[in-house]
Amino acid sequence: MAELDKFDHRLLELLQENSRLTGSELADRVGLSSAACLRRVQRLRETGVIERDVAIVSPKVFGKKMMVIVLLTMERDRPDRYMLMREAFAKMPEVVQCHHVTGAHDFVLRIQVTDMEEYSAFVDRVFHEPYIKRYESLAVLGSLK
Amino acid sequence: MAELDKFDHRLLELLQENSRLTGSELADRVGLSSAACLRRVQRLRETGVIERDVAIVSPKVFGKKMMVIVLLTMERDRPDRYMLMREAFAKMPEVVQCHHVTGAHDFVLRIQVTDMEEYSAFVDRVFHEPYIKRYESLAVLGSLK
DNA sequence: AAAATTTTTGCGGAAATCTCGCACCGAATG
DNA sequence: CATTCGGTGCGAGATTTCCGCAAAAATTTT
Repeated sequence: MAELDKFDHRLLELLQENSRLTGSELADRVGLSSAACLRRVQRLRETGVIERDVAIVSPKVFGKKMMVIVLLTMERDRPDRYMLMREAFAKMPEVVQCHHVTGAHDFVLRIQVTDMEEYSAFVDRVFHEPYIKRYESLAVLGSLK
Repeated sequence: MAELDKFDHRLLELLQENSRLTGSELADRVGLSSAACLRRVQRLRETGVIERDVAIVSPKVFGKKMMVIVLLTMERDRPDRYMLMREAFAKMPEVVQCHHVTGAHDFVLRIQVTDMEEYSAFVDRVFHEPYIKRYESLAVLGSLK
């Protein structure tokens, strides 16, 4: 894809905040016509700069009131497990985010559950495996962004 | 807000994946008319079940190729700093996520930067404060979701 | 620096999508 | 059993997006 100019950057900035802005709303904010804005946004989507658009559902209303961050350390002799783990995590609805990282730990997971009981069950089911050496749970008190 | 039935749940599930589905696309998938789907979605938005809609911009294309997770530990004698920290983090464009957590650490940050140099500058600027006791940087090799 | 080429713009109409009133259906209530 | 209440599908009207066109702007060539 060609270079992104200041208009594109402004559009991305706006759409990252609210992807439901209409063509004319974008036009007001970036100083182009509605059609030009929509054309550019369409292009940003086609070229993959905008990967997708998602609705953010309130975890509270949805019933998932509890968030936990888990630092996971695996046995060093099982590097083959990494890919399998990632795929497994991808399928678990409790796992909302999963990062493979360098350093003392191997994975950082963000888990969303309704309560401690559900979390406890999740831990028993997922983390009590021989190739998992250690896990550290950090309960989230509050979040930004 | 009243209870969410299976149709609402299905709609939320779909829109969390792709919020640009049209009324009739939703209709096909949930088995209601287009109008009924849109009415329900509108209600989910008004009542705050759907908090907002956002475009997900590819960090790569956008130029932010590097992601780091930081575990931050503060001096125990400065609890008043927590709110100030959160507000400060909220304003930093590099900080894409910030969680206040229990346990050995106090904050978990997700940082997005173009390269190591920018990250290094960020660390110098932000983490070298007297009330910050320790920070641990985990470079992200790959992510899911 | 002028000409030629390419890209992007704004306009305007067509197409798609969303919104809303209306009549109707089914469950809950008295 | 009638009534109310919440929700449905339909369809007209409003809004939004899409797309072709000619002109303007930017880029490249000569």
